[in-house]
Amino acid sequence: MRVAIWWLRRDLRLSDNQALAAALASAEVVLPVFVLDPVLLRSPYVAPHRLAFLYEGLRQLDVALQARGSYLIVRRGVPHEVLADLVGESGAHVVYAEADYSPYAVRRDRQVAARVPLRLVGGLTVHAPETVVRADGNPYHVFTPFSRAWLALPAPTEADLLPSPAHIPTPPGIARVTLPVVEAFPDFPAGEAEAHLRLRRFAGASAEVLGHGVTSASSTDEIPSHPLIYRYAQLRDRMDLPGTSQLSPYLRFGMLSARQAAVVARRATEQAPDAAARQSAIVWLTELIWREFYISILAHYPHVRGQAFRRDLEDIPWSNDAEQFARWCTGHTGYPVVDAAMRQLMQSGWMHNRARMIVASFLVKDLLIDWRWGERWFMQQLLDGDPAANNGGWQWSAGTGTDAAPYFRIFNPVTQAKKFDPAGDYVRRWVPELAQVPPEYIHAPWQMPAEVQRAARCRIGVDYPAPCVDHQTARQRTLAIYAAARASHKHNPGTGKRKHNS
DNA sequence: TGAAATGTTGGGGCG
DNA sequence: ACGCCCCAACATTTC
Repeated sequence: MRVAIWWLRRDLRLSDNQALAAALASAEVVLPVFVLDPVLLRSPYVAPHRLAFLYEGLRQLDVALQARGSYLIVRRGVPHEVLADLVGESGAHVVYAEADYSPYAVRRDRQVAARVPLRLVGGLTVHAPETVVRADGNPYHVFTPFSRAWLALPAPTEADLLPSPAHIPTPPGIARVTLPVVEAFPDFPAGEAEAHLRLRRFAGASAEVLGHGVTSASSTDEIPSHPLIYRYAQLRDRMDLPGTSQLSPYLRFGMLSARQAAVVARRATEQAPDAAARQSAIVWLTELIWREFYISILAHYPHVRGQAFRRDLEDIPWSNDAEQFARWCTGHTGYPVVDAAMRQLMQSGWMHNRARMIVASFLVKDLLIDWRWGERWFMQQLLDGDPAANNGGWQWSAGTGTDAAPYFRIFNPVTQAKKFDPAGDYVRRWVPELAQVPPEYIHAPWQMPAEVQRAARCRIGVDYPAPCVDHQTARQRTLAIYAAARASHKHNPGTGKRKHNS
């Protein structure tokens, strides 16, 4: 009897899972295995809340597997040792896993492949990073041409989506450990069923291609007739409205495949009632392409995880003020929109993307703190924390990355807040001290006259902090420092660190 | 997937 | 009627 191991990493789903399908096709018996890797559990980038989300996802997967004659074998240890043991115990002839391109994943899989017959298959992305390259084989550094090349590749269709297997034969009695019980955030219940439900809510009828096998709560009243995906272009930047799909944690752990999301997005463009709706669906699809762009960047340039992609901006003299950093982390900067966003992150494990850009610009350009500090804090807090997307976003904000924002693009936290949280509802939701501040002062409460502060029960410097930095002054300081770093590199380019380390 | 500084235009108030 | 100023609104340039 032929035995295959299905090694799960960040593909916690049964539907559209190419590794699972390959394992089932190659053997009579399949062992679904998840390895609790001490390297990842002890990493400085680990997030307790993301682990809780992962554990809950694994428990849900175990339940789904048991309904199919199988179960999840969780083991703790170094992956190549654990998998070698399991191959020995079970006589498996092959291990299938979904390819992952982060630097650690590549090293780990190389070690595993040296010990067991490991086969990596696609699924993390719609198009594998090595297939979205220029004619000469070199990777893209700029999003727009990457996106064009991505869209020019054959688009997956409904017919490509693999169904959830009805039965997975697994021999009973294989030793496994139980997962730690950690309290998870209520806003993001883990699991494939929840991911599908969210996609249905967001994309409406276009999500029917997912099939109904996975979703337990298939109540049709949750399926809107004019779904958000058709208003996404107008609403996605609004921090005070639920204008996004909130699917990022699910994509992060593969509770939804990128291909499932892309097929739904494309169907939405086809089924859109008008040009504006169609454009909205394209904008959402473009977000999926951004995800694959950053996965591709990290795959081709693994050094970006530690260094600026642009060597001329590697040697910024950061202030790195620990007290300012602590204010930023906990949401006590005195800038309401920044504080609301940082508290949303700590309290829910998620942050609106517009807010991510605002707080990143604030940390780097206003507080002049190394973008790597922000990158690490985000990884420690975000349920969707992913090395590629997070690094890409931070280097974009810092102006140091591929196709990054120009260094002189500095967000004004008050202007951004007025545009994308016009009534201040987002701020009031996450910063209760400001609950009674009148709308005209909500984004710049330090401008409140004393009597208004008293009436709003919000004395600046007592109930809510005064701004920890003056934006105009900070902006001038950063413009000068970035310009000087660039000029210094121009005259003395040897001091910069290497650009590529392939 | 900015914002601020600077430039231009045109309407209205006013002497 | 005319020039002058102010300034909002918009456009362009610069960081």
